[in-house]
Amino acid sequence: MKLTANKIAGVLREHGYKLTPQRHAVLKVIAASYAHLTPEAIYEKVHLENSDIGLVTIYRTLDILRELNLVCRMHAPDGCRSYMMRRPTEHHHHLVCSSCGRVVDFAGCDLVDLEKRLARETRFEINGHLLELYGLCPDCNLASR
Amino acid sequence: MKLTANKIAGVLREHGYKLTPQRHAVLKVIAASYAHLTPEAIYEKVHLENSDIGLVTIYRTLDILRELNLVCRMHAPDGCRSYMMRRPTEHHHHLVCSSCGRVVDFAGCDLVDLEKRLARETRFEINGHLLELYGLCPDCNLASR
DNA sequence: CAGTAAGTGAAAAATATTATCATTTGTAAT
DNA sequence: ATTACAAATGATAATATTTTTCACTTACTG
Repeated sequence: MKLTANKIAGVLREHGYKLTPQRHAVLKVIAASYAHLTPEAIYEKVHLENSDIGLVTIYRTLDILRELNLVCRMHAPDGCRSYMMRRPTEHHHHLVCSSCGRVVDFAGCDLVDLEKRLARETRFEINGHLLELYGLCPDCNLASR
Repeated sequence: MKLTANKIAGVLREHGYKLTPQRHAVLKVIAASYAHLTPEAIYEKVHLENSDIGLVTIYRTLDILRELNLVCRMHAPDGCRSYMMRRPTEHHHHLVCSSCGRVVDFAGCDLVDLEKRLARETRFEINGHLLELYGLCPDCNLASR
């Protein structure tokens, strides 16, 4: 898949956000990676090309991108501070490599039966879920032998 | 279910941890609640009865309790800073009320088929998952009409 | 009941995130 | 092109959260 940063830049405009070089740089970095990145990590990568950008701008940009559903936040058992491109816009989940951080998206979590069962048993009105799978990607798996 | 704080205190001892009044107080508060509580919230509740306990001790105690698998951390879409009693010791998940924070545990997430499918498609070696369901508990649901 | 390793509180440090504000800049209307 | 202006930025400070340090205290063993 090609970099979609430019296409996404259009979405920013549609929603009344200006397209600044800083935002472009952040988008480029996130779009170029298939792993999850912390704000700090994004900051460092952005700095390699564009050294006069502040960490604060990274945070601000991430807020907007999240609002526009352009990025996802990654949930790990011990924290949830990293972000990645939201490649499929629809409902989906992540399969994350615990070693290198690579993320594969997938749809079809199929929790409908489970949710029905629990709604019946608990009388809760269920309206959302969080699901992340963890494992080792083929590369890291090989490397660890 | 009765307070299990005393029984659990024994587990601390078994693992070489001393049973201090502070730890007892923290355990009592967590065991008494069926919602998820942040360290700060636990601190405040503990203070009502035992005002000379520091926030640091709450953090230290939570670390130990987590190490011993006595508490679970709650993952919410926008943060994961709260803890609750681990009622079933086995693998389980949470159904959380977004309004009052009440938590119901459940087992039988049955993601085996999904994991098999993904393992085949991605060649990942899958070894864990994070699943939390959100909704409204019967009480909050009624109250919101 | 004494010795000791473990635990504690207070304060400081480290980390992470958000707010403030003077200055700059992207964009749309001239 | 130029201009006007709201929006965005960087620097700094403020806030929030968690961890570290250390002198003192205490639960537990024998």
